[in-house]
Amino acid sequence: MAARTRRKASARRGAGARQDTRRRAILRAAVEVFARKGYHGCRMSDVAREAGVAYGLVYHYFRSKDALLETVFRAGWSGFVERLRSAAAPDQPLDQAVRGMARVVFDAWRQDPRAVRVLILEIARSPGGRINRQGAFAEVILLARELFERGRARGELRQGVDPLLCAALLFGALEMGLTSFVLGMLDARDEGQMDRACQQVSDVFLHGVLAPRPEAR
Amino acid sequence: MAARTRRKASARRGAGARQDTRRRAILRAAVEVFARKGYHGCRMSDVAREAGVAYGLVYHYFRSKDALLETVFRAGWSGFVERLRSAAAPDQPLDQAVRGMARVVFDAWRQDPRAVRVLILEIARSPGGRINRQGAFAEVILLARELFERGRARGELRQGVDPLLCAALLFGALEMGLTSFVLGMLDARDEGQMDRACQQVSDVFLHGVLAPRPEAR
Amino acid sequence: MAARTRRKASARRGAGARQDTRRRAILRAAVEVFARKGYHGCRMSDVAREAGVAYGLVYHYFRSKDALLETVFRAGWSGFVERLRSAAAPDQPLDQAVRGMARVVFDAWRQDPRAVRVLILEIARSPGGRINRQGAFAEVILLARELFERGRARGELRQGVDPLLCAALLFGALEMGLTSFVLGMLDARDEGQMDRACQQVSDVFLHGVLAPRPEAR
Amino acid sequence: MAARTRRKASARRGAGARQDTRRRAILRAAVEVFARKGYHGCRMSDVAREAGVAYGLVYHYFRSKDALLETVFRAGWSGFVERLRSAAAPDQPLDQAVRGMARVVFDAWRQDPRAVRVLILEIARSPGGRINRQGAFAEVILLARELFERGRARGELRQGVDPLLCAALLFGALEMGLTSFVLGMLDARDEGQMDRACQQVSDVFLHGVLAPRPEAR
DNA sequence: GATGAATGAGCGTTCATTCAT
DNA sequence: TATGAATGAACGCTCATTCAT
Repeated sequence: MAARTRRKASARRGAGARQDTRRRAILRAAVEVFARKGYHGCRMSDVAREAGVAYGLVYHYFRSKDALLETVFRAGWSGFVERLRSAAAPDQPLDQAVRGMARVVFDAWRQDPRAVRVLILEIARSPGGRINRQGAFAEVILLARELFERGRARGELRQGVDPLLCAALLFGALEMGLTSFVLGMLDARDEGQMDRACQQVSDVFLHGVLAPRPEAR
Repeated sequence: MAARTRRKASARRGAGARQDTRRRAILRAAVEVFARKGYHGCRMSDVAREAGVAYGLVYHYFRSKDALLETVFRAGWSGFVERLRSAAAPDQPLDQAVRGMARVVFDAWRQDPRAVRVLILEIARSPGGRINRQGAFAEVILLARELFERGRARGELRQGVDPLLCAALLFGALEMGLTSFVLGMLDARDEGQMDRACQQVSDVFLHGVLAPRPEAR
Repeated sequence: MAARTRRKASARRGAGARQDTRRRAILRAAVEVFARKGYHGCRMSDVAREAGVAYGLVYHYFRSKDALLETVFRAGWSGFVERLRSAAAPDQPLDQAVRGMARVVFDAWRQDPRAVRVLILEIARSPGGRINRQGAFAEVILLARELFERGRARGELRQGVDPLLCAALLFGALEMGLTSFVLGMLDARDEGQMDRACQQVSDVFLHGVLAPRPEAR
Repeated sequence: MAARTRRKASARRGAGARQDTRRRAILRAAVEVFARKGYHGCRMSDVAREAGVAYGLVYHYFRSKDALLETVFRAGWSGFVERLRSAAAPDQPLDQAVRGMARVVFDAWRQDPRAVRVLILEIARSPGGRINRQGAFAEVILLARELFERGRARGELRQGVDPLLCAALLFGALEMGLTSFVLGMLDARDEGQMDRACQQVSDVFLHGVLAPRPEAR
């Protein structure tokens, strides 16, 4: 009976593993298709075909198209937020933290441009506001706000700068920096260009665009 | 016959005026419902009802839903670009120009938040290029790039800062600043908050977030 | 302008008439198809094809499949109830009223067997109890109960017979009498057989099946 | 080897018994869910869950959903018919037989209202002949017809009453009597009410509803 | 021009049935 | 035997677009 139990359990584990594979395949396919055609432009049948599974199976793993999208979102976003959070660790100087966050954002793009595309361009726009866009954005922006508040407490922040707005602007800058790549205005295949872009976004954000005025020295 | 001609002409003019009224009503309605429910979330019948015209009439004035959206876009965008262009007039110092552009962006919101909402949330981020997003963005960003190149030539720009990226970042910052209002993180009914936000976006962009280091003085 | 108004109105009336025609055609088709294949067995496309209209038009006139069925039901049932009510007019002797009701039921079948089929076999079984089966049945049965209560007050009813149960039994007998035709056990094409059936149902209900016992005379 | 054989046999018997248990569980579950949600309203998965077995197992025991329904039907109906047949034993006077049949019908309800509900609402009235309704009904009605023909031969039946129609009416009355309970017009929890209903159905059917006319005495 | 009825392709979802383990 | 993942046909409903008046 022990053997039988073990066999069963192993079979179960095997089945579970395959299940997980399928599920993951569907998720990957969803990211792919959403990225390519957008939420409204893609059909569940596209996802199924892309994943190489039968139509109905998608519904075995996800209740609905919305649920699928939301899962894609959560899976991608939570990892992203985690990495941002560790980049913004409290014990660092402000500029280090900002540069770290920029690197996280640009690395995410480097690793999986499609996923970022979905996160940035698509998901925030799911129908009916099903996905807590505000919540998701807010999570990240509030994370950054704390960073800037700590910086202000340490005197690292320029006088009169609002931490919340700062946080919004940082991500605005980062997002539009990426968008430039998304839109093809900058060439993503050029690794050097990406690195420079990443660094410049941080630089400009940190030091501003104006040249130091001579009389200010 | 002269009288008849005159009458006809006047009738024509009257009809033309009425036509224009109808057309405008439909456009206004489209902005309204796009803003409220999004492009995919609204139906042509919604537009018609909102405009107070018959269902089929929308198709007299606009070939298709896409064409309607594109017209909304163009109508809104071109005026916006025009105002940006004059804000970025070549004979101004860089910082004045940047502040001017920020004011244009925030004023647009103040005047017609709905229209901006559509531009930002529906069109700017909409995928698949239903609209020539790239072209539209590019127009604005290249406009700003020229600004920053002139600034660089005059030594107003910090060393090593890429004008194109600069332009992207400026609009990223502006857009996310507005998005904060769109998402309700900042309170748009508070005029003071809007003014401060507008100013701070410019400030941060121009001077960076870091406090001047003591030894730099 | 009067002319124009008249023309317009007439056009409107014409359109309205055609609309009504279409609507009626769809209703007729629905009765037909429901009768032939049952609620679950029929598809909206069947109704559309039967009515000779486009698929989508059905939804122009009826919100949903359920709504269509309910309309079929109400249209048929209300007329039926009306005729029953006048057959059960209060000023008649009980036996006349019962015979009248039986005739109404059998006539309904004779006029439109399909509709009766739908009412009897299908509608009571619509999904989710969307249709107020209880209410519909109850309406008719309570109508009959009043009849029997009046009969009891006049001494026309046998001692100890409950009016409500009586009413139920009358319609049970009528319904199953018809069901025999529906099922083909009796031949509906034979008018004489129908007439005899109608009469016998009344007779049996009124006088019972037992032969009068000699000593009772 | 004898031992082994015995063990095997016992195992077989055990398995067989278990099989039967499973099968029965599924049938019970089917009655339950059919009664609760109707044939179309329930899914095979509902049956499986209700029975506490795996999804696929239902298909080991029953070829299809229809086959399952039919089995439910046959299992319930054949016992019912058997009891009716013995109630209608040829050597009884007509009225005794009728009262016996009524008791069988009402007792069936008392014992298992759910099963009767399925028989009455799902199967008896279900369209399109998923089940051989005609055959099933016919079996019972012809059974009763024989009863009434014997009664006629013995002079127990009123003159001119058709035995077949009589049979139909008896069951119509019984069915609608029950339906009144099914629909809640009569209170099934009141045992006395049920007994009275059972008796009255027989009475009315046998003696009719009219009070004996004075001059007929 | 103006109206709104008519069209029909398209898609999300369900669920009976099959199959690999 | 038992399990539940996998399959895919089917269907209700939507809505952009067309058309007759």
